[in-house]
Amino acid sequence: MAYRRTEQTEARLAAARARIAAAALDQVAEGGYASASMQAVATRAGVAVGSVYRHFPSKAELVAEVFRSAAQRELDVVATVTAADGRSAAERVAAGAEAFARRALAAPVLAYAQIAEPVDPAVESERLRLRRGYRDVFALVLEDGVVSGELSPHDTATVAAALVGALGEALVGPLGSGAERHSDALVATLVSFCLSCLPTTEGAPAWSP
Amino acid sequence: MAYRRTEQTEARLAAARARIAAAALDQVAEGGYASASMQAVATRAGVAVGSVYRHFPSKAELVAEVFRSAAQRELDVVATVTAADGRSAAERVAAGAEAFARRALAAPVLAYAQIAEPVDPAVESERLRLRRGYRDVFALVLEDGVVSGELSPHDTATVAAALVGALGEALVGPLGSGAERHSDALVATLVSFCLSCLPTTEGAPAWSP
DNA sequence: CCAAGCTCTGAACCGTGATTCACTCCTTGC
DNA sequence: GCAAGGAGTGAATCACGGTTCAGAGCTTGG
Repeated sequence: MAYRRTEQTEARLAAARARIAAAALDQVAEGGYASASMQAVATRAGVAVGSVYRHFPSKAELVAEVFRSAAQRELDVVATVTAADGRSAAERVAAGAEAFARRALAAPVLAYAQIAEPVDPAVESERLRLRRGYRDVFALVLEDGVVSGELSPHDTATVAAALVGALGEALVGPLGSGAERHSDALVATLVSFCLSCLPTTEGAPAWSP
Repeated sequence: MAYRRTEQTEARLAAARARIAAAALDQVAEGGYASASMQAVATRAGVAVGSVYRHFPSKAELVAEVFRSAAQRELDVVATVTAADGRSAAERVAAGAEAFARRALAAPVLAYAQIAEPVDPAVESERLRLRRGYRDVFALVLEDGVVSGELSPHDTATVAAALVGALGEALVGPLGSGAERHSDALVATLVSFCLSCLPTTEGAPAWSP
């Protein structure tokens, strides 16, 4: 044998792969999935089209990975801010909704691409996973609320899905047209909307920004 | 001149056009937009591909019309059941939510195609119109509620959009997998969810199926 | 029945963008 | 330095489905 990858080569390859993935993410964040042709991604990464195929077996795999990593980052944030730590379920839901909305409004093109842009089936199935992920995060909070007696028993999965849908839909319009002007008011409306949806065992929950 | 369309020919042409549109709708209801190639639609309508182009200038126009007609039918139903007629805003919202959910669950493939399937931009823009339509229908009810004093003043457009998103999202899961088994319970959950979202000026609204 | 002009047909065409592959250039171990 | 193979290249190829169009077959008014 006269050739075997050294650690250095391995590192260079990994770096190239990462650069390609990063280029694809940048491309999506700038012009959505529609703009992310293999040619565009390759050029942006500074490699030839063929080289992209050295790291990803197909475009579907590449964009699925891009979607997944961007999605995971966001989901982690929401999961973190809603973590159980002694706060009420209402406070945790409010924190999650606010984080979700603020971050989406801060990166509107990417957020639109992730939430609503037409994509191929491989990415669409990742999107379903993502939505289930958000639903599960909120459902967990609702469950905790039911257990503690703060919330009355209910179909937490469906209510959580509805919360996710409400946030997504209410943001799609503003994200489409670059209207981040009134984002504070929008965020406040969404947070109080989510809170009002909660089946609290007593009067309306209190929350102030 | 030796040829001019008679009324009969006119009728035959109109019938052919309608048959093609119906075939396209059937195809979408059966296998979604992805399955609706010009070839498939033409075959189903019993004509040649070229003949489809005698009635529709492009596929985009054809599918846009299909989407629009199916969407309008549904929107009309919801608009009708939420019409102002002396009932409370809560009752009207409940009726709208119930109609929306029940009808979606009754035709799951079509509903999924209309609400969530990846589609080309021409149809996507129709979808945005549709969503705005639903939002407006619900917003109108909310406005009435505010005016009558039943609801406290709020951002009715955003809340209405959130309601629409909540209904859509909570249905996408069930629509994907053919789980219309527990549809009654699901509908009930959604209706009470929507009601709990309303910023009523006094205690929780009453509603029973 | 005929000429004029329409409608219908479906195989061929075309544009787009993913994918391949013969080739060149590099890395490795001796 | 050099042989053995890996990595990088990008123009050519391929797949796909929408769109076209030349010819066959109808309809119409006279």
